[in-house]
Amino acid sequence: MSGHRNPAVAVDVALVTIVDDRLAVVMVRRNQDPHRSQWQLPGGFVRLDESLDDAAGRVLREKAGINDVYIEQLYTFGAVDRDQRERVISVTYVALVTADRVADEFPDVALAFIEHAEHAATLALIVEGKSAAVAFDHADIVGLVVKRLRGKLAYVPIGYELLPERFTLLQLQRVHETILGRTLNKDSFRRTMLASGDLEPTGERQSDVGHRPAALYRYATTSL
Amino acid sequence: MSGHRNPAVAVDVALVTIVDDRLAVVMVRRNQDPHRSQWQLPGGFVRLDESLDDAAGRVLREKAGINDVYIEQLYTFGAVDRDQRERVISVTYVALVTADRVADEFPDVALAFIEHAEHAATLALIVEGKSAAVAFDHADIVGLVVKRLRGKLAYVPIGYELLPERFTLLQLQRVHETILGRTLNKDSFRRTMLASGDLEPTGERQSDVGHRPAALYRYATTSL
DNA sequence: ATAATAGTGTCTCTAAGACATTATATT
DNA sequence: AATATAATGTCTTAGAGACACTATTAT
Repeated sequence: MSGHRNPAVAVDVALVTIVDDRLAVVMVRRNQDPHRSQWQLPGGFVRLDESLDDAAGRVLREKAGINDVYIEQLYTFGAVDRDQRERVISVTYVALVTADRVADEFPDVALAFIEHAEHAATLALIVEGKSAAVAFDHADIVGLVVKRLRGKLAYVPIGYELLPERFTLLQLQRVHETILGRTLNKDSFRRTMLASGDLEPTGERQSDVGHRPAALYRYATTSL
Repeated sequence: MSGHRNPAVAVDVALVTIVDDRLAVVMVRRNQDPHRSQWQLPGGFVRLDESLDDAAGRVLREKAGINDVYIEQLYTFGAVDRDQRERVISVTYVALVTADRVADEFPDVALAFIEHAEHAATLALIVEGKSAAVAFDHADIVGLVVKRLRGKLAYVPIGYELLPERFTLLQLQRVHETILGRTLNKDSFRRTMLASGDLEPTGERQSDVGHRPAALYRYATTSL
């Protein structure tokens, strides 16, 4: 078809979760050059016989032991020199998962907390309390991940992906606040969510909470 | 690095404009199989020494004679069988341009009007009055283009890209209505736009319009 | 004068924010 | 009883929609 060589195509997946009201992303420690011992997103090359979405799913499974999560394509990074070894185009994905499903027994895998410097363009990834060196352009990718999640939250119900099946309104609000990086008005949040039609009362309540127990809701699967 | 072969990577660009209050996209007629004589978006393979963004700009220049327009990445299509000849991953872009800048002297290039079937998931591309056959998955791409533009319009001032340098509020409203596919409230649109800070009065007015002439505005380059 | 759209002023309605009050669990 | 959060009700405020009225040009 053409005399040109083809670039390599990789998928990199930002698997995002929330731990203690903090946003975190699963990262893998590199054990070879370049960027040896730095942290990168789970990724891999796309095979000729699998779609991009399938490749992203496979990467999640192989590198992080995760299956069946919310995942969507984010952006494709294609600067010429983003990998110094060869030309690599990276199709990136965002995935959301509850913290309890993040397998911590995987080697060289860690949760990196995403910290926003005050009004700064950059963000820091904190692994085990220390600011982590990030390989390639993966810090840019995580930056875009946060932007995407914030933008999406206003009109797509993605908060449920980060909560157990049954949850209270306050838990949902905390998830939104963690993603947005700011506090929300409780009354307004409550009204908006209940009016959205996305919530379904389970009829159950919390227990053992030391105060009036909140009603538990689940995500209303809008199977019309 | 790996024993795998690499897929081909193409960029396809949806160059969108508005003619007579109708949304249109530039398409190129194929003169070889597969899909011979069907219409496709201007596209080309990514060279190893150019970024994705550069490749998109080059495609616009070479295939449609267009330079210096608003352009942004849309989505990357990667189904295994989207091109029956070989594995091709397509990084797609949306570009916006005023109708007068669309070069009509290019061979095999035509403006395809985008028509929305009532509440249908699909859309039709009309070339010279007839519904056009679209090659590959490019109809899906155009469908996503419309979705993206609609979503973006609410919070990013992209309407200006489809208007001459000086324009009236009603012209801007028509652009928004054309993209959204519905009428907008005039009073509210006017207030919202003037309050946005994106508009700068030129002090000039229309002439030869057969009615009270409207004030002409320009896009306020927010050079803080 | 007439036609046609521009532009202003005002009223209503809806949704968000603020805040007060009552309810219900654990300790 | 004390404490802590849940849940409800009401008031205020901001913005969108509706609509009436005035303004300004070409014919």
